Amino acid sequence: MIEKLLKSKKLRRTPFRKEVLGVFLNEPNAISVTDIEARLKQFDRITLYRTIKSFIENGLIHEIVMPGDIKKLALCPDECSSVNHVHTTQHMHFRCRMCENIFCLNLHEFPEINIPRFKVDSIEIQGTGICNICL
Amino acid sequence: MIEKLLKSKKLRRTPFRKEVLGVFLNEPNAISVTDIEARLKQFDRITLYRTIKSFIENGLIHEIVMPGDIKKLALCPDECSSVNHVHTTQHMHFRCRMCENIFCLNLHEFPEINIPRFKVDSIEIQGTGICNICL
DNA sequence: TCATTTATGCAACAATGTTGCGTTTTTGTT
DNA sequence: AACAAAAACGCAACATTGTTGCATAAATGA
Repeated sequence: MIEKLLKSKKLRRTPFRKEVLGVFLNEPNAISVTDIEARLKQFDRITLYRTIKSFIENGLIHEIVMPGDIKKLALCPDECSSVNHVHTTQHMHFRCRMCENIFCLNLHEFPEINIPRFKVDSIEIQGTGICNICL
Repeated sequence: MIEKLLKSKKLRRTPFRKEVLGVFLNEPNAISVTDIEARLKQFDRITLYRTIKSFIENGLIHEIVMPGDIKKLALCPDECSSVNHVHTTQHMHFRCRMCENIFCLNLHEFPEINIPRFKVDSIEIQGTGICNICL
């Protein structure tokens, strides 16, 4: 699974990368760099940052940012690649203001946004509220 | 104008705040902290950060973040206050990938997002593409 | 004008992320 | 299986961005 995923994105399968990817696969929601660090026994901080960067560049994970210094990472759908991060037109991000978890949710009906005189390439939607678990 | 704006948000009208607010009023689009710094002759960095924070907390400006370490600030519509930043349900943010400007655009038809079993309080929409000027 | 409250400016610190570089590991090829 | 090339690792040092504490100064309401 882990090996296959790295291979499919043309990333070298080093022990550290497998470990970091394993962290993502074990988490249902988006996680922060600090979350990742907490789940690794010992690691080099610089290598972790470079690993994250290469995961993003190769379409394995994507970054989610929100006002208030919220920065998280989450696995991409399989279709993502370095040339095309398609998730922005397929799923939205939701922040629960109770548990503070960030969810990637798939919308079947994605709204269409037209702006007169503008060419819109992609749309990103972020919602805030209360999640199904906290409700 | 500047005085009135500060007073309406119950912020003390100090020379520095008037100067910073003036920078926002002179810019059509969202600006970064670095942009503000470049437009001030001499200033204290800490005071600037505190000024920005209090402007945000009092509904005078709002923060716009996007993946890739993009962090900008823009004036709020008049209706915003510390208790209610309404802009999130009234306008969207658009990043032009040519000029890299970030626009606050008002949408008359704001899409409605319903997520089964979730309570959605607010929606933020961010678009990317090419702006009317670059087109 | 005066007292209270808030903002300012300095120093020091904290968090987060990056660059350079020599060494090690992975990979595709012999 | 061994080897060479390419990429990743790990260390040090640095860069950027933002915060806290505190003494002084300025703004506000009485």
